[in-house]
Amino acid sequence: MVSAIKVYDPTNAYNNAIRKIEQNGIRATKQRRILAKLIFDKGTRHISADNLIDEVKKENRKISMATIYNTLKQFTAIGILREIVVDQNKSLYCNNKQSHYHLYIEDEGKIVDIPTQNIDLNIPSMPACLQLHNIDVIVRIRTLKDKKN
Amino acid sequence: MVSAIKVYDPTNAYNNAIRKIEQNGIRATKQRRILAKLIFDKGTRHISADNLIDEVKKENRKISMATIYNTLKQFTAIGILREIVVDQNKSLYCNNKQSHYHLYIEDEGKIVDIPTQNIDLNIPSMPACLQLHNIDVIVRIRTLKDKKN
DNA sequence: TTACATGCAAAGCATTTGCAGATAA
DNA sequence: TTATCTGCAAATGCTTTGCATGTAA
Repeated sequence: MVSAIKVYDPTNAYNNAIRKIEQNGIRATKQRRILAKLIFDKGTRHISADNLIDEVKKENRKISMATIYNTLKQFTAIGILREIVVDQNKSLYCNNKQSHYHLYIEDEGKIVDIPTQNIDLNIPSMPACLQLHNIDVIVRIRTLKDKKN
Repeated sequence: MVSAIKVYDPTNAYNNAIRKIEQNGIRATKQRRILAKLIFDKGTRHISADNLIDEVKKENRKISMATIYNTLKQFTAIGILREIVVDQNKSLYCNNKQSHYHLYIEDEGKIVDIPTQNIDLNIPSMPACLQLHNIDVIVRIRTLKDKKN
């Protein structure tokens, strides 16, 4: 019952990220701090490796591609980012900690979060030997101009 | 109320595919017939470009990579295959015409179909300018041996 | 001091493309 | 005959790797 009044707090999001990084025995190096700032300091959004690279450049900083890819994977592994698989040819990450699904506008490549409570999903429970990791719901939309198939 | 007694009929699936190909003004060439046979003649399953290539080889036939990729895309465009996006680095296609969702066992790369009626999903209706294309539900599972994160 | 991180450039890999030759209708 | 397809090999684009150098604690 709390979720409705939760307000997004970017400062906190960044601090939480750094805390989580350290808790997981990963060093909060300069590069990781810069990336965490870019990722968590601008509200809820969806991030790809190459738009992160652009943003780093725009701030006149330099972080290598390899580090950016590594960092995105690490942040995902420690649970501060979530990978969303909507499209084969680009990895996308989501910084929204709240449980939610995705609306994907296919012909624009645009993604919008849908709060979980707007979709009513009932999945039967799992056998004991299996661990539910995640449920991805992607509602795929096309604008009407694009009418093939 | 019919779905429970519907029996999968591979012969029919192949014939339907060929009919659909011709209906869409695409020629049912030798290559496309071979591929349609492999794809639709073995029951419900999930197919990737490279396992199709292997299957073609195993039958001592030769179809080029380019043709296999093109064909998978065409079959998807005319609606006899459905693309499932579970993993960034491999395109997968599903030959199951019935409405269903997917269970993805992440550490094994295995996919299992879940009939729609086993999952209860309620999506709010779309504004008129948007066209719902598809709803992908992927239930991601890990077996317990794999316990990181 | 030393384990961990970073950067670079090269490698990897699935997929796509351009185009010449082949084929279905 | 002619539009459509196929095959080849090269190109593409994202992501990963190997390794030498740098850095946090």
